[in-house]
Amino acid sequence: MTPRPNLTHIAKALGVSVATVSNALSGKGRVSEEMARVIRDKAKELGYIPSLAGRALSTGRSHVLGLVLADIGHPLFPQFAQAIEHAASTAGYGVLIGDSRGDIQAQTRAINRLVERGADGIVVVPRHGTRIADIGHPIAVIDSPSTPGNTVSADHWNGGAQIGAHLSSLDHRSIAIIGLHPDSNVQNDRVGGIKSALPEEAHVELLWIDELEDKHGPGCELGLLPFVEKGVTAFAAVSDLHALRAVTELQRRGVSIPGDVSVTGFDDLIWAGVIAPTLTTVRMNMARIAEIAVADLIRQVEGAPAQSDGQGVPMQLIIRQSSGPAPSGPAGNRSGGGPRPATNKTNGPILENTTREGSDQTC
Amino acid sequence: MTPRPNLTHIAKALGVSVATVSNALSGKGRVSEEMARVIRDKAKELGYIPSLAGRALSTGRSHVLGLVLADIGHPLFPQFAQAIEHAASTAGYGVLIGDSRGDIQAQTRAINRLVERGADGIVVVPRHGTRIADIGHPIAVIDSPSTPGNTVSADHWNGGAQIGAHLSSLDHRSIAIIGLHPDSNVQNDRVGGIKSALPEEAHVELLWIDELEDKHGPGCELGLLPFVEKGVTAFAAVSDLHALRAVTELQRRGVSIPGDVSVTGFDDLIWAGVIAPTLTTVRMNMARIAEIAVADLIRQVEGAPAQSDGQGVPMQLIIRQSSGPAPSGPAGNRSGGGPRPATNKTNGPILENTTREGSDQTC
DNA sequence: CTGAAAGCGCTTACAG
DNA sequence: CTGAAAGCGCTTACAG
Repeated sequence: MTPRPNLTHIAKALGVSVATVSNALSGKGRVSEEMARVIRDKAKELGYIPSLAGRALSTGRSHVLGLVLADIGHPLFPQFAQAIEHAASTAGYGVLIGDSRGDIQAQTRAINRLVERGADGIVVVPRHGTRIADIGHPIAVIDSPSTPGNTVSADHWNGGAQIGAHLSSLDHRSIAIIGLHPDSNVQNDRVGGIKSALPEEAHVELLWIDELEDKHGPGCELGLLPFVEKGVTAFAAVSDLHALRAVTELQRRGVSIPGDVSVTGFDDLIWAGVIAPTLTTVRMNMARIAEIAVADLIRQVEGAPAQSDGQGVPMQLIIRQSSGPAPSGPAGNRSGGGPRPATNKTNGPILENTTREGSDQTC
Repeated sequence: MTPRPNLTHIAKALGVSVATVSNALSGKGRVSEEMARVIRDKAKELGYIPSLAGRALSTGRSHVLGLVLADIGHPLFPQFAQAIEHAASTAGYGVLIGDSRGDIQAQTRAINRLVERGADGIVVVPRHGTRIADIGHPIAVIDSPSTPGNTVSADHWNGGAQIGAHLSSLDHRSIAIIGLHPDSNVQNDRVGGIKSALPEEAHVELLWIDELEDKHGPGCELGLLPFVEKGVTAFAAVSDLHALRAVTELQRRGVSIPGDVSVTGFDDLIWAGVIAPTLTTVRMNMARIAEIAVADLIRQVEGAPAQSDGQGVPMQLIIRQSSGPAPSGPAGNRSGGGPRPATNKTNGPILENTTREGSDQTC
């Protein structure tokens, strides 16, 4: 097969210099318009594709960005990767991935590896509680606005507030919030946001899964039923993953969602729209966040200082069935405010529920 | 800051030629051992990091591989990305990601973009039913052994057979298999495998979600209850995502898992171990598949022809709670083989089930 | 065993 | 407006 055409081929074919070809193709405007068009045509005709390696070597820019996540296995990774890839590729950059497999030490190593590979800048989605050291290289951190010195983030607090407001508008007055661990700024923001939008008189409980698992072992039951008995009518998880755990555990115990209690999540992960009932959640504007991160990185690559102005990109509430209709009445009106009566549950015997009538599904 | 040291710096510092430094560092052995060690020490001392751009330009190899998935948003992407990244980075390669956002046309474009970016080879996980055109560039396809000419794949049929055997050993004799669409080799292999390991007399139904959704709209209920009534005791989904849909839909309808019916999935996606009950599933050996794909790619990069010998990497069955204990008896023994009696269900009234006793959870 | 030289494909002052 | 030349950092025949 014929070798990939390069600037020299074009130059020879046209009897001009490579410098002129280069200038014409890069559109720097030091070439007459007619010459430029002839060169462009020829380039197209030959199927010219610039060699990034050559360009990189002479400019010192690889036009590649690195994407490092604490854990590539995280279910949110696809959303990040897709958004960053799109933003980068729109800006003419490629995306190299790095994985630290959840290991904090490895996070820094992963970043360095990508830098050594020639990435012009790195987008980092750090592990909770991690500070990213200055590596003397353009970097954009996606985290929480509560993290000092970071570049971009969703407004997790406000996202939480949207959940809180939604739950509150549905007259929920006794809510359990489910988080993973308390040392995550993102999670704390979400929790804080939820609380902030709940009425003063609301009763709120906080559940950290990590603490439960430390005590009872990984994968243990969350023990949500007692909360229901104590009158909790809504579970607000700070991640769809935990919401899913709550939904299945509750359903399994015979609690109907949203009949008996509501469940909400965070992040609009893939299954949020697939499970029954579909999950009410709140979604980051990944596209926007990625754009800001990539733009900031490119700005830095071009010599400008890092900015921190992309903080607090609004999140979007997605209301689905799991947060369903309002409770039968505000907590204050309930008989004694005691445990929710078991008779509230709506799931009858299996065989009596065979028709799809009354189903709130799409079909 | 001081500029990144290069070969010339080392050479000057030692009063030798760059060629010697290069040879010493690349260990090609044309340098005396003592000289080599002196050079290596100096390189380390100066913190020398080879410029990939320079190397790429002179060798024509970027030491970067591209990873293209039909849809980066797919929940399996993290597993692929992690495995490929690890295999590639172990082999000294970086991984550039490409996304075709589910669009078939874009798949080819994504591949080409990565090639233009200088990727030495591409790993493709194609969309079902897609054939990857020869792009005159090293490529490794991860698909199903049923796909002609591909490079690596898990033995989906055998994975299915493991599920079938497991279900069969649990005395299930009436099984519904849930797939997405019939035009996927991977899914058909899985379905075929499941069937193959079921006893002759077993009753098997096949459910394609795409067909259901075409009829009833996206996100519609699968309508699993009628199957339960007809005596189906196990649902085998070809993906955990569909299994999850089945689990929640069944639970919501008051069907107990695994008390009343068993549910199994495929792929061991993140939530398989998190939901209640945890999901029995079968997992690809991603690490092995990635190794084979990457090794084959590197072999091709070095001039060898593509191989297709990595087909049928064994899958691993992961037994969890959802496939639970055996049915009360083989289908043939049931009263009339009619609908399963509603009294089989085990979820009592909420408030009677407050202790954790009898819980089959880890804690 | 070691070195001088050419070359990978591009960009960028610098002359003309 | 156009071109000759140098240089980015490396590798690789080819001499010595």
